[in-house]
Amino acid sequence: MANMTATSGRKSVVIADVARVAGVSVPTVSRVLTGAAKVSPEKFERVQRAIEELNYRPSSAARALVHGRSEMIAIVAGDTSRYGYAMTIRGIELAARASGYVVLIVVLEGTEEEVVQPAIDLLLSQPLAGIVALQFDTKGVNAVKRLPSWIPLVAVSGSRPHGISHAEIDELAGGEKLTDYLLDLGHRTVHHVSIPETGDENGRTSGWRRALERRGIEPPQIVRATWEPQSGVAIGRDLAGDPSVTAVFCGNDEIAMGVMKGLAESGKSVPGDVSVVGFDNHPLSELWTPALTTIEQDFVDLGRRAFEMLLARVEGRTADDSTFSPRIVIRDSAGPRAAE
Amino acid sequence: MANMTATSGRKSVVIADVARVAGVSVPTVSRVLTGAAKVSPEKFERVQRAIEELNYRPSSAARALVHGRSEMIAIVAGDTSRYGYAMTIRGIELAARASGYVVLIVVLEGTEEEVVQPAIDLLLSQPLAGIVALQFDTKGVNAVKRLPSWIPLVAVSGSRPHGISHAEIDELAGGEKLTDYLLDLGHRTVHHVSIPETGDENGRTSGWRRALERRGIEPPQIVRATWEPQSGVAIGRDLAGDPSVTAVFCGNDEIAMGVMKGLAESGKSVPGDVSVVGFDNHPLSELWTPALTTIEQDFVDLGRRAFEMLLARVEGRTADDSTFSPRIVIRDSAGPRAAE
DNA sequence: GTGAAAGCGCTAACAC
DNA sequence: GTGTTAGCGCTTTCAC
Repeated sequence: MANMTATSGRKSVVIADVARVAGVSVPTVSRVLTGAAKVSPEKFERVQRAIEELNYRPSSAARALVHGRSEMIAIVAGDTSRYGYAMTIRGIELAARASGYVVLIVVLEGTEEEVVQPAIDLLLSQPLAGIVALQFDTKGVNAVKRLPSWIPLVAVSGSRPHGISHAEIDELAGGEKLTDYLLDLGHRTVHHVSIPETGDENGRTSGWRRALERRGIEPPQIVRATWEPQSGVAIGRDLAGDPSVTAVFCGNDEIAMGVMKGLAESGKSVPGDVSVVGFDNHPLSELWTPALTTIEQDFVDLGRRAFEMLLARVEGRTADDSTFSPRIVIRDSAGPRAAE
Repeated sequence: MANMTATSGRKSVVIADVARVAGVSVPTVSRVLTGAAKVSPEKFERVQRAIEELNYRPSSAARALVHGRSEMIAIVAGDTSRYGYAMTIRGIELAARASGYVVLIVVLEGTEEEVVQPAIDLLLSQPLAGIVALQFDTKGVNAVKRLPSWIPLVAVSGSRPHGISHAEIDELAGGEKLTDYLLDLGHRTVHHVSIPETGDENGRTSGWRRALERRGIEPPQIVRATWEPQSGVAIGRDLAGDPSVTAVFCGNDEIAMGVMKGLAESGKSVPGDVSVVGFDNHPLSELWTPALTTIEQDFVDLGRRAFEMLLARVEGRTADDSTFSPRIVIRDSAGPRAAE
């Protein structure tokens, strides 16, 4: 009632309105907002009431202008529709909001200069505190290369170049576990259908290779799939024609489903004739027939950790790289090697 | 070289730096930036070169402060990991960036006041041009209710209350098409496993009901699933016990996969004993065995349209609600009614 | 066309 | 403790 314009919700209630209603100066309002300095209990109280009454919210743009940056981070990703990405984004957003940060999202549609540069320019015109880059694919890896070095950056997964902070799941351990599991089941070797490369060899593939080499088994030729589950189908058909193939470790669950489909189309039974395992514990992997044996990854937690690392860097604390172990989920798609 | 500090990438290159290097006043630089007024060709040229040389990017925070809002929109969603959500978000982001907008994302973890209100407060402290709310679920629907009316808002899918702009796919037509298809195959009725309710009956369910009623068939009791594909399994088992069930229309593909699993576990063959159809054309629906008959939705396009509508409202143009027709994708999970 | 001056909403520095 | 002053980086009058 002191200020009908403001109370009636017409946008722009500013700090001066609050000051007027509370009968104090603008900086005093600011002081209760930021807690930067002491304010007498009574004025504190009056300010709080005025804020409440006017439904005042400080302008983050004005704050950003003063501070040079704002409580805002950005996520740069090459895709958002795949399970792992989406869950990681969710983890980042949750953790960010809990710390009072908002999150911008940028999805890159390619790696070409003409698409990446404008996206980065737009991003850098924002008062960002930092960036989390999802390096699950080439687009993400590429984007990181174009980011200026002054901005706090944390990369998730992917390759680890020149001193960038990193959060990741121990994919190597996961790949190794899965391969060991298959070998222990009696398979003489394990074939590998890999996710697309991002530059370096991915951890899953390295784990597979290591498990094989530890037992003195020469790793068979890697078959490379695309991110499309479909690509696994043709690969499955090919694999069905090779009698030495009795166990296949796929780079992710979706590819595994494609491979199983291809195998089935070629008359092979899973796990009867050939065992197949995936990676990620996709929500549908449990429903597949046969239910998929795979590696469970906690993507939400991964995202959360990535944000915490970024926050640490923003605040000038040091942040250790964060790696954590995945868990094997044994279901029905892998079994003992068939008798000949 | 005119300004080593700036060219060496030390953050903050401001408009005054550009003005100095170009030998013009600050407003002149602003004029070439915004195109708000004419600038002589030579100065224009000098300014452009200075911008290039210094790698200058205008501060969106400062602009936001002047304009009262910025080229920033927010997406409010209840989930981001499901296929439809993720694709819609992608469509929104792509369209937004093409128009020079950045996008904030907020994922709501519930509908409780204590989680929604802080999220909305944080959001509204940003200089937003508008909001796109994903109303696929209760969380999204609920969030819309708490948004102030002065902010431009477009809702995607879901129920349509009091004059909010809406973009959606014609789910009713989709549900009807699918049900007709099943009925034409000879089934005497079609059972329906619905996605969780959001308040109003969803379009898919309404389409199913309409197709049945048009033929004078009393719609059987609706079975309600959760968003978890798992929930379909138990439902599938139940359905297997009811001999009147020969055709099932599921609210989405993931639930359909669960239902098929439950049916299979109970010894029913699909589509031999019972036909099952889904909705969404999830990427894995094609790989499923049997491949799923479903409705294809163009979520990316949906997101794009939602953004265009929002932009129209922001710019004061009128925006018609946008509804468009889905396409049926016939595969192998539905067939003629089995002979008795 | 172009520059000088004012001001967006806020916080920080400085008196009192 | 508290108010006054200045200033963040930009755009927008308003003279010239």
